[in-house]
Amino acid sequence: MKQFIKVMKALSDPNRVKIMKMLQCRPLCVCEIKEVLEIAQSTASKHLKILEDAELIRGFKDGLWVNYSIADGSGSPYAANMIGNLIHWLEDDSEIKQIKEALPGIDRFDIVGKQQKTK
Amino acid sequence: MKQFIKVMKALSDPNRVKIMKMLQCRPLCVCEIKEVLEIAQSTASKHLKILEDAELIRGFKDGLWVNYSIADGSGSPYAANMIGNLIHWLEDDSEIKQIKEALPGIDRFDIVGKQQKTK
DNA sequence: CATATATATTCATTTTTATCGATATTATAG
DNA sequence: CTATAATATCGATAAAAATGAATATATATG
Repeated sequence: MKQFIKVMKALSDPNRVKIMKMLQCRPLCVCEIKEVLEIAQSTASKHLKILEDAELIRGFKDGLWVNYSIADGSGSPYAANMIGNLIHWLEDDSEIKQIKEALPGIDRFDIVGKQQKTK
Repeated sequence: MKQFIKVMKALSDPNRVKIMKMLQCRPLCVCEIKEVLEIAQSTASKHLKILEDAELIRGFKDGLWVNYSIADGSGSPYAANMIGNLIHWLEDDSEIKQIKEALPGIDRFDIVGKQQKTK
């Protein structure tokens, strides 16, 4: 039950669903996600943790960056099912379309430095 | 997006998932559900409303009673999918098994009167 | 080793959610 | 019409979740 609830809770937040849909396109680091969703870095990091705990995504370290990508589904049958559904679900959603259009213009190397400068 | 989030949120609460699994067995009224889950009547009623708003269940009035049952799925593709999955999901869960064992012993006519007398 | 940077964690605040008791609503029965 | 009973709604409260700022951690580079 707990495992199932975790997956449902993880997908109960619009920003987390958006992250799932973004990661369908390509792996992304925290700063890219925070940039697209226009949320604080700590908030993005926490959302990613919740998705990872639910076995919906996985994070791989690459130096300073952590590349997050959709999980392979082996960790949870519920997660696996939802991952499969989310490939075709919400494709026509306006918010999702908007994000998917913004994504190609997002590059971690353009964001570099912005985080501290914002202050 | 909203419709999808509604379904996910509805299934993010253990008691609501239990209600879904109970209704797989047979239609139930509010008082039967409250009895099995050991929650207040108002709480049960609210859970049912949330599930109904997500198109996961439907309530049919029958005199004083309202018989709730699993929705046919025509109202929401997300709900339809989850309804289908929940038929086989969580069948081995201990809490669900316990509830399904208790269910045959639950009869609305045995509960009658109890509600006011509890005071 | 010191500095810079990407991410994670902590802390505080606000919002949302779950819950219950009390009341309102609706329908039945007398 | 009145009393009763099942469900829904309202109000209050406590717990959980979302958010951002500040800080800590970890890794790269000079």
